Amino acid sequence: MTTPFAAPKGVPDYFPPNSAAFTAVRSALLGATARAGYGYIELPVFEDTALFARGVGESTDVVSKEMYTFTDRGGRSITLRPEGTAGVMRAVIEHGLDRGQLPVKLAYAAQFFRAEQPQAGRYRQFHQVGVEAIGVDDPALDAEVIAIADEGFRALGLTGYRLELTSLGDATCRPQYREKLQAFLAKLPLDEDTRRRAEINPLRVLDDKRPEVRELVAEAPLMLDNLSPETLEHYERVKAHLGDLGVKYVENPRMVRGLDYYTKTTFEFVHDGLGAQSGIGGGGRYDGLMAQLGGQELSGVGFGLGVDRALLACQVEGLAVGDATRCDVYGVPLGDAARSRLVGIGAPLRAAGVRYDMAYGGKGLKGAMKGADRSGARFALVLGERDIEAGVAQLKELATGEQREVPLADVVTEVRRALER
RNA sequence: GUGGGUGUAGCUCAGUCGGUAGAGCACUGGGUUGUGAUCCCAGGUGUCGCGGGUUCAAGUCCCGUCACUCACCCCA
Repeated sequence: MTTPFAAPKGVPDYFPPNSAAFTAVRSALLGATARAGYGYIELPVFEDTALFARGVGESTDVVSKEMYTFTDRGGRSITLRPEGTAGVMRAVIEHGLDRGQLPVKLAYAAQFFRAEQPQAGRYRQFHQVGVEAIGVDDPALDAEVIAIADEGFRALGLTGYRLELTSLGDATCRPQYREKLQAFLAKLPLDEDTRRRAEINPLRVLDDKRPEVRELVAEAPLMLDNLSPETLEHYERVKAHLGDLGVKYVENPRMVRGLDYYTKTTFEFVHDGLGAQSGIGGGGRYDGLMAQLGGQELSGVGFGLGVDRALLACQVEGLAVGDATRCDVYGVPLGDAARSRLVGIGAPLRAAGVRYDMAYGGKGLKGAMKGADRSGARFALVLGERDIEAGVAQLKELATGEQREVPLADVVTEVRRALER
């Protein structure tokens, strides 16, 4: 039971057969981005610590206490990426990707790291599929981004989630609202912790889970009621475009974001079957981020979708995702001559696109047939001395038990024909 | 950082009043010398997380410790 090594705390291992579902979820989410014209970007797992401090926000919990940060041999402070957007912005600025036609549309599937206390659906290494659309402040683009995420989840067959939507205002109306909210909160009989939170990020107080606090803030002013005319117009158009796209949503004016860079449109996909960690994806607009990181004054909008949590959601909903079978045809040799023939046949079969595996290790016939069964293969290809002399092989369909002889010379063609039926 | 729960076979878990190791699945072999899954038979399944204590005797009770897990804080 006790093994010499165990995985570091809070990191998931995905292995067969369930890893097939993991990769299927990731592919489904990434596939939705590719169908909307997003190009794939692969970035380093670690970056200069200052990039995240500046991009994500010094005052956020992510930066202040939840990053994996270390000093490399050159004395530089390095951090394992806690989220995707800052790194993408860095690459866009560094390589001048924003000098061509806008928007720049980029997608990624990557792993991220946060040194949080793990719990159900919250890992220290987690996987996200994300997009960033940079350089055009068009409400239609916000709507497209949201619709892509929704398509990804729907492609998996998920139904038990909802889309929550709000607007966080912009650089002009948010500071005004923030003051207004803080003035309101200052008059309430709040405990010390909550008062401190009200100073750092007053929006969080609105999302407090405690009933007594909820009651106190029930009448608090909301950002949605204090948007500037321009921001309100932007938000209304996003909602209209979501209608055009047939995406359903509910407004949640008390939504909380942990990252400082969000502006205007903000959204979250919430699944109710996952326990306390109910968010399966989220994102929004971040109009000041590029400039903050030393780039042009360009707007941006994007999302991050949790692959781990989407997988959990699929399991909760009982969805069969991905194909866990390892091969289509499984070779069962009887004797060394047959073994050589079946080894050799692997090359042309695989070249023809057939997934082929066989019994290795000198197993008996019974063991080899069992291997065929466990592999999930549709056919077993049985070959013995008698068959070789006759110039044939036995092709057995495992589900039905039906077996027929095929000419050894035409095995590839015969197998492909059989698989097409 | 704080609180609860759980640690027994590879996996999922039983284990009564403290009395000397259990089930299912999986795995291996056989029933079938050239046929899997189904069925029958046989078989390893083991530091009962680790350390200490109480006791004639501890998986069981007590203390400590570690790990996992759920939740709080916070959050994709």
